Amino acid sequence: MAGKYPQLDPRKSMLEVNLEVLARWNRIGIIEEVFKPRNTGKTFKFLEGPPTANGRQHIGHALTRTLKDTVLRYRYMSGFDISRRWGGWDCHGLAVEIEAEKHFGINSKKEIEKIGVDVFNRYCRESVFSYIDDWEESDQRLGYWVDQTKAYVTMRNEYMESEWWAVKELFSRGMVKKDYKIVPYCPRCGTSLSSHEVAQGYEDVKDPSVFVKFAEKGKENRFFLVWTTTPWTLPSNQFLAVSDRTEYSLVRFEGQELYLASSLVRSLLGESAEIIDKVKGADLVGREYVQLIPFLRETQKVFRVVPGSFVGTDEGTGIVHIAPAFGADDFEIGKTEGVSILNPVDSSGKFNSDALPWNGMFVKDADPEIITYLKRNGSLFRSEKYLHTYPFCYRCKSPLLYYPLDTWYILVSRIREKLKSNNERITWYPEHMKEGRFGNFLLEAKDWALSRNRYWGTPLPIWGCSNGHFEAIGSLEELGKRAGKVPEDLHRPGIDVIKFSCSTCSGEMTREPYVMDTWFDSGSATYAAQHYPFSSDFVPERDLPVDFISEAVDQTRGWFYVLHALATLLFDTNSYSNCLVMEFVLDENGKKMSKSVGNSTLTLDILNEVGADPLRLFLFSGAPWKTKNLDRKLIEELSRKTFSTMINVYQFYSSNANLDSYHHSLGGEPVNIMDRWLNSRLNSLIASCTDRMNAYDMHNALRDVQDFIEDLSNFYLRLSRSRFWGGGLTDEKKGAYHVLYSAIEVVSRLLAPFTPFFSDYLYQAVDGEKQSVHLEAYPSADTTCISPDLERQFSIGKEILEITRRLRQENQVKGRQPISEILVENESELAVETLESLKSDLNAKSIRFIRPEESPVQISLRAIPGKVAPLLKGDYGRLLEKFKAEPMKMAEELAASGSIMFEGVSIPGDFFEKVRQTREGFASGNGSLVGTVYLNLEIDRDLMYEGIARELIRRIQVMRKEMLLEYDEKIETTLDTGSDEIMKCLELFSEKIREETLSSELKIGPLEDGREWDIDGTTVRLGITQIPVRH
RNA sequence: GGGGUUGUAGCUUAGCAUGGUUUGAGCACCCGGCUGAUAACCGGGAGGUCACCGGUUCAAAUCCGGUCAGCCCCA
Repeated sequence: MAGKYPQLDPRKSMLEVNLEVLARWNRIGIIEEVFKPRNTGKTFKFLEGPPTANGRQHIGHALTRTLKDTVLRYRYMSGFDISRRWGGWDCHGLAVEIEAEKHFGINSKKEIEKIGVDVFNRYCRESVFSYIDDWEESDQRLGYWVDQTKAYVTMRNEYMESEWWAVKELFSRGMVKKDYKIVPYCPRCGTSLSSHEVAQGYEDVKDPSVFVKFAEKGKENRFFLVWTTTPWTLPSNQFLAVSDRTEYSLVRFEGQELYLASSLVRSLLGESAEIIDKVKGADLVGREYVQLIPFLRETQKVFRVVPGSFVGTDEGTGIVHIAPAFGADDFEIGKTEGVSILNPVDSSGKFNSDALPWNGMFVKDADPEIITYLKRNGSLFRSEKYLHTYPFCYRCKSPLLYYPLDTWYILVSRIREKLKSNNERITWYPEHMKEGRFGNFLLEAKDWALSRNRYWGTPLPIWGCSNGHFEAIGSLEELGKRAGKVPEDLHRPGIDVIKFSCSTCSGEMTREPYVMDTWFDSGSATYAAQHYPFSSDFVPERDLPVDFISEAVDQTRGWFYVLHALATLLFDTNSYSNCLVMEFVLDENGKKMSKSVGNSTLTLDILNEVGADPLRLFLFSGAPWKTKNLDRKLIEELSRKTFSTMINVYQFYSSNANLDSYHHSLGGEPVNIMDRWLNSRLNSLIASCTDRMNAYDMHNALRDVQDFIEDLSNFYLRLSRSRFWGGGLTDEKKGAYHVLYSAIEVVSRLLAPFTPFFSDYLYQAVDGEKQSVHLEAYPSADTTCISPDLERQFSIGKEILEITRRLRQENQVKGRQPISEILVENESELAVETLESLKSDLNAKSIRFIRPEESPVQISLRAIPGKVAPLLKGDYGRLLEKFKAEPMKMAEELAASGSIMFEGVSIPGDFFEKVRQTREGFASGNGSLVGTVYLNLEIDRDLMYEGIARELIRRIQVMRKEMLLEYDEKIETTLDTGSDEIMKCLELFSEKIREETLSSELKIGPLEDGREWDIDGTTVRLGITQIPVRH
């Protein structure tokens, strides 16, 4: 027997299947095989977005990885050489440092320095890969095929050296500048945050909201009313700002005089406030006031009202308290007014001035005390809690302060236009990212704060001398030349001791004591991963932009942005040309997963629960850019519909092919119309999948395959089953086998990018040519096999079948009972062959297409209630009775006279509508593709006997099955009954019964044993015995 | 406050760029059937104001404007 197909155990779980296939992959080294470069002449350029392996992999990672993996598998099967199918690891940053702090049980920079930066960083280096085993196992089990042995690692010297090159490049172009600016600052971490980091930490909180009174100098009992949500900044107040165009009122309220914006008087003070005077903001400018909290030394030119364009009247009083140390707008005013800044707060967010009663307190903690102070000395006007969104450190949750710091910037705002025009060349999935979230962000791109006052990161390669000269170092070689030595590890603290003399003034240059924003690391992945420009492996002109990247939507202002910014800055090109943006996986209730809430799901856990392929299938249910709730029932359903159905299809194929000694190497041409249809349908599927996959429309490609599987199983196979039974291996049957084989084999290939384990399992079973389905080519459609007409015919045929089934059900005519005829009223007829193939399930002696006038209907009339009832009022009921009694007569009357006389009233013709009524003895139904289908329900005696015969056949088949007989084993059947009907049936159909049940004899006679059956109320006893077969 | 996005049955969704019979499916539920693929399968039922309001149009789930709600992003 040529190539016996194995039997698959349908009870085997997908988890088992996955593990089994994984073991095989490892045995045959298939993964390594796929990683080998190949010269196919076309390259697909990929870039992995680097995660950090200092925590375990969760289902969100699994989603990105599945998506990327599917794209890469598809491209590989499509003949691409995939460049840089490598992993990558993000190693630096605050996240890692915070874990390290936890490890050491510390909470401040002081403590880190006490432990020693070397000790601290050594721990960071180790901890970065503390969960690498979990990641490796998760990836393996998930089937994520990227080469981790070649992964880029951002903490390696080579990687950092490339970044140094980039910094120097930008520095020498004047794109990197140091500036004293107000920056979002985390007092706990002691470092500033970049705008994209701040963006991740907004939360709704209740803060104190205070209205305070600043006394105007030289005026008795007259105040400026001011509002703030940060009382702790009040000791640092230096100015008040007003909008010079806004109108302000001086009001008398509760025995005092207050200035505030006119538009806010009523909402803040109510009706009792008496307006004394109205002035423009500009008139207030220059007025002086008494320092509110007089502890800090008064500087000159302060405590005045100044104009501020940013002052609004949406909230507050229209008069804004200005503390230049703690706000960007405030800072600008301080600069414009040329005053030195009052900053009584140290870098850990605590007051550090002896002059203040709150010295040593964390500023936010001092808020209530300051409020109490204000209340006591009568400056507090009103105090309440105010709900607003406030930024917190996205890592440690401390409230951020806006704080003046020296910071190194990349002047990204200068290249906004370029960023925008390069964005035009990116294809985004979904499309709206381009003009929407990403595009909008580019329009207002801020300068990129590059420096961080931290420890574990790529050191900023800028040195400076006491004369304010700065130099950037762009390579280890350069550093060696300048300093005479290079540390073995570029990280702090080793690099901090490297000094050299200034090339301008010969003064000693020390390194600016910062590390770089981690986002610079990941944003450098394009070039730094291959040690550009020190190695020639990476060639920007050739290797940029990469074809495809994908991450979750949170990377819009993260990785997507920094990649884009750096490619534009450094190479004047794009980093990537296709970007697929995913949404998150939420928990079963649609809530965001988070570790702290405890509803997050680890990749490995869910893999152990359901297996990789079911999970992957689920991750492709619906568009990747829509959130999905983790739904185990859905996973199970998808899995069953896809995998179990295909297993069933395969089982059918294999068992029959084995019986017939058929192997697909024998080939076969589809002759039967059903086979030709399946072949057409299959090739249409390939064509649509190819288009969709190319357009990154993967979830719809998968859905197409799933629809095909449904069709294959529940239409093709259901109707074709009998053609595979018995009768030897005819040419037609060979054709059928071959088409069915192709369908299974092609499905295994179409599914391969999505569900790599199951596809290979199926591919092996069906005895594919290659060692693994993943070495196969993606199927290509043979358009000569596609016949839209044929597919349309079958769509209609399918509908006729469905309507027939429905009508049978409604009229209690069993599927097994043959009926005399089916009439189809349709615009066009179906080919005889098409109908022929449906006939066994239609189970009718004839099926005909008819014109409307041949339809078994009678036209009757129906009174339109809305019209007739108002006319006849109470007599309406009797009209209906008359209609029921003599419908034809009424119709004739209307046809003759155009109206109907009833009880002396003439009812016009248009008060009636024509109704087509199906004639007695028929049932009818309509479809969306096909017109009306009529079933002739009259069952004559012949039909009835044939129906009984089929009932008998079915019972015998059940018994065969219960005896576990092989499909081709012969039996001897005995039938015992007292029913004349059944005897009569046997007279007519015993031959047929014998044939269908492989009974060499059908005896009639009394039976002691056997089994008793009830056929529509008639009792029959049946016995079968096996006839031994000679092998 | 600004920007983006989503809203179709209890759940998962198709349809929406190019308006056109009654908004299609699957799951779950209920009822019935089938039985040589059977941990399948087939038919039916119930379940939708296509978030809401308005506009354009002969005609709107679809186009336009607004509102509401969720999510994300920004201040």
